[in-house]
Amino acid sequence: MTAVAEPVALDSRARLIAAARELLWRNSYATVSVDDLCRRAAVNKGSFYHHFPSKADLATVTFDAMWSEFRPLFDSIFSAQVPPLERFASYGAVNERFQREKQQEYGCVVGCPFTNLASEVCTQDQALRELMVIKHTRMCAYFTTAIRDGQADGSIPAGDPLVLAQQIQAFVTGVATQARIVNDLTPYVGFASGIRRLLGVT
Amino acid sequence: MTAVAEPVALDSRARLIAAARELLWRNSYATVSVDDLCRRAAVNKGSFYHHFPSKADLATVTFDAMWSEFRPLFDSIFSAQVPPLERFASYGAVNERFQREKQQEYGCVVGCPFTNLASEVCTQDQALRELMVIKHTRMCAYFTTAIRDGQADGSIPAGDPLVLAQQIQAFVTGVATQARIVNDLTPYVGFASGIRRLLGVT
DNA sequence: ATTGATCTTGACCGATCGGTCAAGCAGACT
DNA sequence: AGTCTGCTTGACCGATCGGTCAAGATCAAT
Repeated sequence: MTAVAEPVALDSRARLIAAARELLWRNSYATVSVDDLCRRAAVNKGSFYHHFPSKADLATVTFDAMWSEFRPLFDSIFSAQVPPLERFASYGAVNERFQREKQQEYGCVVGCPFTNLASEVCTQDQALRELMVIKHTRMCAYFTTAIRDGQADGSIPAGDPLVLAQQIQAFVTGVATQARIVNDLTPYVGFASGIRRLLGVT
Repeated sequence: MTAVAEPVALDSRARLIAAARELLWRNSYATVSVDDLCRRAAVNKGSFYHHFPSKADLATVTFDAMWSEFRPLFDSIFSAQVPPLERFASYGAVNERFQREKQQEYGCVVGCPFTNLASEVCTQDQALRELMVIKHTRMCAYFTTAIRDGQADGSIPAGDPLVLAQQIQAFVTGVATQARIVNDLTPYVGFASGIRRLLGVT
């Protein structure tokens, strides 16, 4: 036996991340206190600051973990094996499903966790903000590639792929934000069709 | 002389609203404290709570005032005298100009003040949230009417006007949020064309 | 058995939060 | 002259904020 790894330590650290995920999705960054996180994770404050140098750092780690978790799914959705338009279709479907699941789980529409955090902290915490910009850029990369592929096979009309990707990104996060604000999924009724319209298909 | 009105009182109240406008645009609701507002407005805390029962109430009044200020402009932009597509074009231009002005004024991209506040407080302050939902609904009304007019005169293709309005609303606020996050106006390069694409024109 | 690294515990810190309050002040009305 | 109202002043409140810290627990390696 070589790698048993500290089970308790990993547990409390992991519990803090799980708590952060849940509390940061339901509420805003500012309204979730370190005490709240500790309470939810059943961890003492000292342990919190043993694992994370600051509240902002827990947020960073949490959203990095989220991204790592989502990435394989996005990689498969935007696989070159899939026809470009289908990629957008299933991406839209995944978005809707995600919102519906979280609504059932938490009792409220969570919107886009990245966008929510980003728009709140972008004027105060530079590090967190840059992290969010990176997520945004990476998401756009999926779109850009798919658009180029679609333009190559003729399924997507001409147009600057980068601009188009940003338009879609803005629309996707915009719908998520609207849904969160009204705490209702009705903004998603025009979701798939909106993406198609932006792409210029049908 | 009958109506001289209390000049000092109105002044300090108005100064608080002006301070709220500026500070809430640059920062988030949670990070702007009552002390900050009082400092900026050069008003004592006791005076603050003489004029407003709570911090949330100042926010409410401030955003109501903002809306009242914008409304005549929106009324003229979306006037029935203007061809529907031109309404959207000038609405887009006004949006861009607004962001550019505020960027020069404050040194940062402010995004959509209503959306920013709404997405932050929607899970905690019910009253503020409902206020924001109303603004959102009212903005959609401009779009819906313009779309109906455009469909009637043939300048806008068929499609559920309400859904289309929501799509545009999501896109507009999405672009504003992206711009705020990256603190840069580049997301606006595809702004006008995105709206046209959603409308299904050209 | 002892050490040393890792992790937990819970009390504690100064700062700041939103909000209160009693006292004072200025001007209008009688 | 006196009173009443609207507004200001600044000290003050308890609660909570993010963060610290010294002491103890746990356990693998020696």
